Amino acid sequence: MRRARRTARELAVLHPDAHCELDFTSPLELAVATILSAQCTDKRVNEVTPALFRRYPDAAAYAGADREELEALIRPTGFFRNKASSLIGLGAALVERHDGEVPGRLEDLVQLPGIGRKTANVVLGNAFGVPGLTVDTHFGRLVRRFGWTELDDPVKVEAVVAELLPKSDWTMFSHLVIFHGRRVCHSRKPACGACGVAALCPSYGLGPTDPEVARTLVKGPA
DNA sequence: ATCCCGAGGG
DNA sequence: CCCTCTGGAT
Repeated sequence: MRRARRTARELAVLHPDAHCELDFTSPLELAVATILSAQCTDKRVNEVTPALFRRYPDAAAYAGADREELEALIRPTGFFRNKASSLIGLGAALVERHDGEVPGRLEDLVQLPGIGRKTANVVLGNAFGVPGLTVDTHFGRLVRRFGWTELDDPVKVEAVVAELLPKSDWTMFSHLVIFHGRRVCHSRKPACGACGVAALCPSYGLGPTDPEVARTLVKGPA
């Protein structure tokens, strides 16, 4: 399907500034931020991580963290009990199995507490430069609207897209669809009238197609 | 399939 | 009120 590669190329033109929007300075910080980003906006994650990273500078710090103190620091991101357990378990597992460092292989990453396939691929792509598709809620929604698949299972969706796009595009494409999903192709009311890849999308017309209406949806009322 | 869970938009 | 936000573990 050539349409897939064309769509990826057009998205790159539309969103030249697309990138990982989580703030981090190390693989560990990225892993922690990504765990916190589950069912939460990256903006909110970035509001809690400065204090978090200061308080817990390495894996051992998370392993020995006081649960209540940790929960208080991450509470605004939601699911704070589960996430606190994941972070404490992550720190302990890193100290035990990986000398306190975050491993750079998918097989090792997905064995760590709180790190599933999506989070593992985020860490690989943005901290280790290893190509990976990060199939989250945005990724799945857009790829289905693009008509590339009707499957819902993230692992299957990943396999489909892996066949359609060259590996060298995987990490950037993930950023692009997530960015496009946030700015234009909203879950609820997609701004089809303001969408630069509408001509390549079989779902065009799903949302408002009037450019004026779409503009207010994207940028907010003037 | 279900639970975890805070915050903001409509 | 309902839905959604860069999911993962049971």
